[in-house]
Amino acid sequence: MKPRSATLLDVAREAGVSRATVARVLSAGGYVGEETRLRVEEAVRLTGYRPNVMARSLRTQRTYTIGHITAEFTQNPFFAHVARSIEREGLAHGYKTFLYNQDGSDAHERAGVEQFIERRVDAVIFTYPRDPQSLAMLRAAAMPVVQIERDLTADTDAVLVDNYAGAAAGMAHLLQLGHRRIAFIGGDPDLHPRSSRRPRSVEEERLDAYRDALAGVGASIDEKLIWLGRYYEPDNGINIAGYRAMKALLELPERPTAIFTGCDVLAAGALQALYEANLRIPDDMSVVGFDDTTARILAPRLTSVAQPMTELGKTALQLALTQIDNSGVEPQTIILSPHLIVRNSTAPLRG
Amino acid sequence: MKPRSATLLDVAREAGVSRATVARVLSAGGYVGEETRLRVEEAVRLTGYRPNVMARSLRTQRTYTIGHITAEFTQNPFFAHVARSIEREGLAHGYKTFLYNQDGSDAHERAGVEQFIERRVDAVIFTYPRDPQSLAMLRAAAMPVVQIERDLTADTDAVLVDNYAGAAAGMAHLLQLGHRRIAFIGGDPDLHPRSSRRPRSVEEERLDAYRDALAGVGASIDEKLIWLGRYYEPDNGINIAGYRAMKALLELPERPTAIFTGCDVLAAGALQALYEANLRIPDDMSVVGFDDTTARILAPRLTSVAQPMTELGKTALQLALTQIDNSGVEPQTIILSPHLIVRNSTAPLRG
DNA sequence: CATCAATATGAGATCGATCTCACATGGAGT
DNA sequence: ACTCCATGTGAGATCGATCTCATATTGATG
Repeated sequence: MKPRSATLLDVAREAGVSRATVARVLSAGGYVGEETRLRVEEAVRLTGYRPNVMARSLRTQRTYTIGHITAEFTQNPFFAHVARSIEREGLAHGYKTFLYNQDGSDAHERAGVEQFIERRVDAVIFTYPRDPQSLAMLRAAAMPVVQIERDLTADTDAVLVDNYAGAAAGMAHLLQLGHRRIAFIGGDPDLHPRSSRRPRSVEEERLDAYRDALAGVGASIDEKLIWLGRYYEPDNGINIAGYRAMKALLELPERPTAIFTGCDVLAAGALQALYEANLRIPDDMSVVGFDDTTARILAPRLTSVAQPMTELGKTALQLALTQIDNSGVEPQTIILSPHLIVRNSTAPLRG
Repeated sequence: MKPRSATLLDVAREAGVSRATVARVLSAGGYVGEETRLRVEEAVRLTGYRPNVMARSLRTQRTYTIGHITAEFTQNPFFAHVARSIEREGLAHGYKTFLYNQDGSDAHERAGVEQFIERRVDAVIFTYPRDPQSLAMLRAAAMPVVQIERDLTADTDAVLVDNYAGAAAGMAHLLQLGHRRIAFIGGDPDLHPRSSRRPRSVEEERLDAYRDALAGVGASIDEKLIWLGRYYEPDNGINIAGYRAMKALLELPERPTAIFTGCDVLAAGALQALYEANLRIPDDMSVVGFDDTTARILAPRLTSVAQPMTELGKTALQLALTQIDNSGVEPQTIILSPHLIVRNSTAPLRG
């Protein structure tokens, strides 16, 4: 049998005072005599008392808990890093995080929202929300919501990344190295939703930057160099899209000299195809990744557009806290900037 | 102001019955008239009632929550996969998981334990517990504990992996391919703790298998081919140990023909060094990884000893549930088997 | 028709911490 | 001496769901 752990009442009895007095000592509110305080503190030690967060939450209507609904963090380290950042920043403010994987399904996502409502989390953060209805449920329950890298509805806080600027920086780098025949391997533009405030999806923004960059230097755009597909294949769970796209690109009569990818995971697939074809990087081909997740462990280490993953999580949590402490403030949108990290996968155009 | 969400009382009033009756309908326990049941269900719909898990937990002394303390899941996908598996299996049984990173510190780990005690989780699962004192705190609080891949103290459930067998399988593969001059790149043997039931650390078990395998075919063991180091360098947060070890091995007068690594992350570093040296894999060198985490995204795709990551998490959760439902049962230790996955990084010895 | 069991419902205690309010004490100020 | 206020403490309500126990009604049974 589980020995019931000590409660406030046990401490009170031990110290010979009332529960109210013990509560005052522990929450440091109200007047307490010096001698009494010491007796209570001693009693806390003797009984091994630990507050029951359930009981406290019931009374105070605050759970000091944040719900985080994320996309599959085992498939893309991006999500793991953001989750970690939220957890870390939350702890620094006394909050624990409930992590929930939406598992690529609207229904799962809504199930997660139900969970969080029932557990009365103080706020919900979404990394890549899918279903506007999920957000509507939370609105109905008057719970603060923060969206990361999405803007499904305009009535919540959001932390976005300037994907256009990120892709532009990557492209500028390649162009400066002299490349003009640059391929684009990106994700499905329709995979990620658009909104009134953000008419272009994440993928489209990156592709826009690609086109604009080429146009900016007067280079022609060859549609055969643009490959858009799903990041993950459901059948084997890993990225094979980048591999397939690269294979196809290598069979073109006129190969590209550089590749810009919309994601490190795609870039990893491309590298595998390049390795099989016995091409050296960056000598025979320059490759730029996006996200800077697996970029550092690949061979060669990848030049990549780094997303501010830690910043994203941290900012999201801070927005959530602001909403919690200050219910009803105007929803904010914060846009963060990615930056290019140059490593060993890009080099000047030869010849 | 936050509109207080509907409570049992609201539903009761709406349906014109008592709270007890509503509770009976919702928990499907006890007698309820058919007509009353319908009225209550309608009232639940009308009021948008959602149970308050805090209140329920306070009364039932069950939170339907599992605490999971893990090592840094952003640094090694192994931890992310295990965490995901626990989350998934927990949800299937009505449990939510609190994930907590021990951040490589005993003090952090203990802080996590305190959190979990205060939040009254029903059980705590550790992926790589560090500090026996953490376990002692939980024992004092009479909370079920499951250790994954560790056996710090013998008085809790544990799910282990047969590392010796895994390493043996990897070595057998290389030996069968004709390799005899095989290097070993592994983690610090003292990094992971030993215990009375498990006198050899995880790293030592793998190294033991390496030595025994070579001895088994009458090959000599060259200590210059054995490199043990820390998996992660604190300064840059990524694995550089595998890279450095490989560099050194390549400078030996008599190079190895194959490399056995204790972790995919180490193998990734080794691949980077091999890439720089312009060696082809598996033609010039065979490489075997461990864990099967990043093995599939590297170039070439890595032959690796796969840990049963999903199985580990699932089994741990099930052990936890057994303890919860059946307090006081004898602690169990379950040992799972890894298995070798052959991909494109190993080939027969040339010449 | 009396009795008993099955069915149906409600009143009120309970889980543990917090918070309001009442009350008691003592010293300062007039 | 009397008021006033700062200080110190306790009684009891409260948060929302669950659970025990009491009570009421119905139908079956001998």
